[in-house]
Amino acid sequence: MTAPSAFVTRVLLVVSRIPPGRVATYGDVAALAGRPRAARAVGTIMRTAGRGGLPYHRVVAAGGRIGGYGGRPQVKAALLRAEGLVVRGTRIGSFAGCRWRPR
DNA sequence: ACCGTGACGGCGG
DNA sequence: GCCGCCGCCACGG
Repeated sequence: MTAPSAFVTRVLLVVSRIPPGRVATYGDVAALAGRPRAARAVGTIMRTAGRGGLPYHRVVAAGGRIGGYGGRPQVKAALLRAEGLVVRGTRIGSFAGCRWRPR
């Protein structure tokens, strides 16, 4: 069992803290994990780490766009709608309103 | 240790 | 408002 890097651990921790009905961008997660420019790396981590019972569907791309999710943005959109979010096509409605901002 | 890959971000056309 | 290019960073072979 290779121990996950500190960065990976932080990323997973941040994702686990995103409340239902709220979302955070890959860039947000990267910044909260201590690497403001590692948004792409966050995507890599989620892809490799796979699922761990974490709300990965609450992590969206910049501007509230729905991306990633193993090439299944529809499934992701459905999960977000189930939490009360408004999703139009590949985008989240009132993105600014549901964006998670930890203090 | 090097190189290619990718669930990204920002800017320009 | 959508499409494409380049830059960024960690992962895996």
